[in-house]
Amino acid sequence: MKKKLQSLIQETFKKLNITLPEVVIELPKEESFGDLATPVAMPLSKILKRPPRKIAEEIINSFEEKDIFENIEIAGPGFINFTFSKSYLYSEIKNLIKDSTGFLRNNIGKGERVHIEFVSANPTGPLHLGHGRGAAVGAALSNLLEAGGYKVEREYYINDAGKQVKLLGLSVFARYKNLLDIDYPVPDDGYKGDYIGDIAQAIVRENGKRYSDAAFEDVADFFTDFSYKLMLKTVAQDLKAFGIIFDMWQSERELYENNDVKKAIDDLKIHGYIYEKDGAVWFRATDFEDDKDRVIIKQDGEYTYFTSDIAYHRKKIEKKFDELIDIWGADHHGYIPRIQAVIQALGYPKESLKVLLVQMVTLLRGGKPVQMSKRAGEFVTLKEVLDEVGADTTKFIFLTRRPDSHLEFDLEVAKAQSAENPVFYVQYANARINSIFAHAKEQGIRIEKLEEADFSLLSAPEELRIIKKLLSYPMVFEGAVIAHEPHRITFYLQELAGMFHPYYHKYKVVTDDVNLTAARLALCEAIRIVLRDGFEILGLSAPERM
RNA sequence: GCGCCUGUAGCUCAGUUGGAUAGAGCAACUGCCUUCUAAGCAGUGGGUCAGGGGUUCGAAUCCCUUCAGGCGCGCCA
Repeated sequence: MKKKLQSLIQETFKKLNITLPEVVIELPKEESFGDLATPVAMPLSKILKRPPRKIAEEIINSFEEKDIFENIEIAGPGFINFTFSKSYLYSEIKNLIKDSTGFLRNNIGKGERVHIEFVSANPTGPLHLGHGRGAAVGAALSNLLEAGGYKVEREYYINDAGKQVKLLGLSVFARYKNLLDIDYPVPDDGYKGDYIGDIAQAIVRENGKRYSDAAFEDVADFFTDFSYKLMLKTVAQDLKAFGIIFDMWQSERELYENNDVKKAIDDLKIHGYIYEKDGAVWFRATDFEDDKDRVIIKQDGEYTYFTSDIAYHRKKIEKKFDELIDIWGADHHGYIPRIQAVIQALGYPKESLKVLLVQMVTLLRGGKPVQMSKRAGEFVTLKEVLDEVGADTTKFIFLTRRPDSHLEFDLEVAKAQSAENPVFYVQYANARINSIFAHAKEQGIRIEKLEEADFSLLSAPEELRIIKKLLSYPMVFEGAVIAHEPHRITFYLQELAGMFHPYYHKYKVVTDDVNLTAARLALCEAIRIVLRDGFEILGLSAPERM
């Protein structure tokens, strides 16, 4: 619909000898402004030094294919509003049903490869709701880009090296001793949640008292590895319960074992960005836009988290993806200049990596903040929220907001709303359509080859509104892909459901009139196709009945 | 102190990258189930787009500034 209009306008420009880099086409916010509109005459008025309405008139006058429009008019300061003819709308909706993927999906990515890293929580504790937000956004963005013709790789970066996992091992070790009634101090800065006890118990189950007399130094590797691996398993399970899948799990340890870290440091050294000071090795981040230089090898000879991250991003960038996206919690935003300095130090433009920040989630229960203390191990996990609220609702709440908006997640509201929750409203539209089809089938009505129905029977204003809404999906989709904003799909689905429900209430689809029934079933089929496409992108289930 | 994010209806949030008279859901109130599912429908009220300047044909959107909230500013990850 948009493409057609765009090319028509461009043809006209050619005839009038006008050049404009891009023809902007938009969906007017009010129906009286037509189906599509363009403001092109307004910027042109500056160039051509003529009033915009005059220019708009010239454009319209030299239009070739006027028969697909019912009306073209100039409005406001110089908008050109287009209203399509019904016959054009009918032929388009027919195409939608005949070849849904061809019609809905716009190949914007053209096979370009995109790498998206998200969640990447340390395997030192269960996922919380903030991770859940990153997961929902990352997965939906991945699906969206994939649907938009990109080749997407979803990756989880596992911080299985370094101090934190070791501290996890020590925390579990202390709890293990305690379980065997042996006095052992729990480290002050150690991990304290119930899950530490669970891991310790698993060790008791499998190994009994084998390590009861051991010193931590001697069994550190065993406790550390056992603990983080079990934790990682839990993380993966929780993500699975949330419906999130990854193509790759990149281990930090592997970067050390495969010498990627060493290679990365050497690389930076060659480029002259490494120096020694105070017994430590530094990366000269201030050569770029960071405000401090950063330590990569500490006085004690240990690497920092940043060091392996340099190696990780170097590895990613050398795989020559067309686009690299990291999704981080907003509390890590101070880390961006540092990592972009690395990208540039390695000789790539800093735009090679896009960091999408996902803002904090405040967890409430009945308007009151839920006290969370990671130190004391008191926090609500993603799993608990999923059990209480449900995966679809949780996802929907995340996906009806821009990632950079601070989010208040009230457990009571999310649950109490469950009867009138927006996600059910949208899913219910799909379930209703299914039951219409079931009913039609029972009545012995043919529900195949709906594209052969007589679409011109869909002449009620509500039907035309729905058809136009359906035909605008590719535009919304395209906008969402380009902007990397899955939430646009969420809002669109709510609007579409918001048209279907009143229609359902006012009109009967299955009637004695065979031809009308076929036409309306076809319309329902088109709605169902679009709803399901949206569900798939957002990662929501599409229940047959509710 | 410096940096990043946010501020839109009572509440939670959209606002198509600068377009036309600023929208939706929830909450509140009034009606609607003998019908293809009432997780639904019809109707009513609700705004200094945080404040102030600026940029232009045109600003919730861009720039400056003030205020408020959140988050960062480690040889932690």
